[in-house]
Amino acid sequence: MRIGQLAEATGTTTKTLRFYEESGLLPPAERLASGYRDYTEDAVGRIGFIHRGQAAGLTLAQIRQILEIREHGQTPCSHVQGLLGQRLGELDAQISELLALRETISQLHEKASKPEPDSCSADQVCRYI
Amino acid sequence: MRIGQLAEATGTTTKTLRFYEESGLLPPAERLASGYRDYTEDAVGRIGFIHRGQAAGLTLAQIRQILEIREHGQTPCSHVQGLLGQRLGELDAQISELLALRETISQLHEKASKPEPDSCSADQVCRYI
DNA sequence: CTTGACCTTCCACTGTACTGGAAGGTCCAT
DNA sequence: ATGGACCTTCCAGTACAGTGGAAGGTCAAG
Repeated sequence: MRIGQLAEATGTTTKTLRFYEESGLLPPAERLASGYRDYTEDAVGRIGFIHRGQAAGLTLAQIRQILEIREHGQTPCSHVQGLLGQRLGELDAQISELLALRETISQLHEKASKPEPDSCSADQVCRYI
Repeated sequence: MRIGQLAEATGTTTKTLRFYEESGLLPPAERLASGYRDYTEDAVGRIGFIHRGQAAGLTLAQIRQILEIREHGQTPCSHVQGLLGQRLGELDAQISELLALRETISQLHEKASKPEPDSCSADQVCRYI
């Protein structure tokens, strides 16, 4: 399977696949006599794993860690559990930050909806912010 | 007021202030005979505005837009209202994405908390992802 | 008169996940 | 033999908001 076919099969681009290889997320592919990369079916699963990891909010660096543990013959279960727990904590923090920000902006937005341009004094940039 | 004092007064760094000037967020400061930047009190307010804008989730580019409108002698009220409304929409989208992601990860995390390593087959990277 | 804190400019780099484009090689059909 | 689709490498750039460091100038205190 050539790189273009793999890209199509996995819904990505050849650029991205080469980037993944260079980043250590995909093992270097076998080469045909022409120099073209020649992928096996495994690659499809591997890229699926990368995509699922991304959908779970893991960074490529974290996904690479899991892959490396697996390559060293270990089962990365507890590591994955740790990563997911960590991610959960980050998400909770991020969500409450965004909710607070939403509250702030919502108030600013409401204030700005009843404009009183007269009260825009020259010494401030904007009455609302 | 020299740049270091302004940095301290506004809780930022000299690097950042020079970066703001270069980015058009701060008007080029007057210079002393020595070549040192010499700031007036205005600068403190201006940087406060930048910080409040950032706290409201605006990008430096958006803050610069507001500043430019103000510099052209117009009151940026309606523009600011637009920006805030837009930001509100983005925030809502971002929050619901994160909530969905949180749900996904939470389920994965729970699955991973009852490990059954026997079922980790060799042909997949990780049973949980 | 020297030390140290502070200032100047300029260039390059950080992290994240790609993306764009140039120059050239390969393969298959017409 | 030629056109087009596909592949190769390498270099550089995107957005964002700064950060790091080198080489050198300025100023007040001791």
